[in-house]
Amino acid sequence: MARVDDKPPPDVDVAGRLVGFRDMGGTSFARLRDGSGEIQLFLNRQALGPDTYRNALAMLDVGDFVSAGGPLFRTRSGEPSVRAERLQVAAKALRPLPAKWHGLKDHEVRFRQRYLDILANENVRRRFEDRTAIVSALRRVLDAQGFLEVETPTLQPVYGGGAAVPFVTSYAALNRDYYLRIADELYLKRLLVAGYERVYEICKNFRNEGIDTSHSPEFTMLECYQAFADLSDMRGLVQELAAAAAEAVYGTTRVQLEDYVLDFTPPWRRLTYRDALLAKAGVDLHEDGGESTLRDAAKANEIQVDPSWPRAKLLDELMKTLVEPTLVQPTFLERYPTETAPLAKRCSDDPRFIERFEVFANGMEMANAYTELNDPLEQRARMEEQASERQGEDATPVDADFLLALEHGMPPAGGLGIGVDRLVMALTGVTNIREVILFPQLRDRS
RNA sequence: GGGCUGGUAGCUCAGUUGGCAGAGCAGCGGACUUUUAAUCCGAAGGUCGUGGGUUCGAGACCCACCCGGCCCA
Repeated sequence: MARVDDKPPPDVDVAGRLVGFRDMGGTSFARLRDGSGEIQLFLNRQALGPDTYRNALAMLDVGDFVSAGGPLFRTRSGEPSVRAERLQVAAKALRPLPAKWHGLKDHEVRFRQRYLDILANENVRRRFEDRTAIVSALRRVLDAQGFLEVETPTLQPVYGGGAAVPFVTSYAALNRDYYLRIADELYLKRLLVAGYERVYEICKNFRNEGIDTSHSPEFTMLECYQAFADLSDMRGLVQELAAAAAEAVYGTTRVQLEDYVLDFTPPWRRLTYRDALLAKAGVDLHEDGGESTLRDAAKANEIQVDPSWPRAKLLDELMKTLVEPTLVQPTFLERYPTETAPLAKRCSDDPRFIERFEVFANGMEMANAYTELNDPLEQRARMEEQASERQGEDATPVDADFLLALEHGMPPAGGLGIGVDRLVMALTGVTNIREVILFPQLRDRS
């Protein structure tokens, strides 16, 4: 009776990177890896011929890309193998792979030669695949809801949409300085004026400020704007986006990290700015949130403040130190003081506050949303006030062209920004932003 | 910006009270015709981050600097 095993073995061709080699004398074993997995090559003096066999051993190095062909079989120990009858080096490696056993641990080498990091460290490779899956999930949700993905200028004549020190560049054809965008907000809002009701962009923003474990001068931001939407629509949207991102990586909205669970299942906790500040700093913004009170509170909590700081900066510093680190599970912090964002609409019941929330998770700001200010006169006044008050490096200049657009009429709208790098950090459980950026910038080696 | 901490062979790391610069793996030479981190034998491999200083003698101690990591502001 004929059996499958009696058939001649299939002849196959394989190619991949040589990741392991064992020389047994007349027989050698080579491991080939490609994106789909690994296969063993069985190299035999008789099968290849003595000359070819000797040359192959002399030439092959771990790291080479190799193609080979021959019958598929199982070795004595059951390992599926290709008995090489044809063998070719497709690309030679002149330097060795980092290590077969210890891996690559040195942070400096990992960041400076990321390709080695990804090659040697399985968890790193997976993390960047997860990042891509997260960004795809964000796009999927927005596309499905009719948001139009657009591209706006990276090089801008006036920077705006945030408070940050810009990178300055020289625009030769226009014969003047330009700025790398710190945000794309003001351009996306121009598109609301244009009549697009739902727009978004995922792009790099650039802020010429410090580098630390949660800040990269070049970072990725998702911003989206929805006409006729309010803050509760944005709340729903950000929860949906984060939940989809979590599911794309883990298949669940409860993210099991090394030593705790981050639960992105909606609805998330909501906390007002006033309550948070009252609880942690003992300052009640409904009673007295003046500069001197804030300075006293900072002093009481051993927070160093600069005498020149305006109220917004004092508030920011208190929140950053006392409140934000305590927000581990996804939390909406809402009803911000008006001077914390010049582009947001005031609360109708109390002009001291704006319709804004930020999302915190893992103790980091992850998203920012507000009901967009669309009154051209108030916007002009707030921008001018901002520009004069913050006479520092991060003063926000007045964008006359943007104000002109607003004067043509911008629909009421909700806007949302998500720090993509930080979302990826939270979802993959790493605490250094460099771990989620493929090629982070490092200082020159002297 | 401040504190702590690290930089030694291609990789991962030891290096004691200041006394000849070390190991494993990789690489190189040799043995071995079904291995799985193969095994065995052999030889080699170093600007100890950089520059000063102390000392008879510095990888180690002191100073400055460079490049990271962690924490803080």
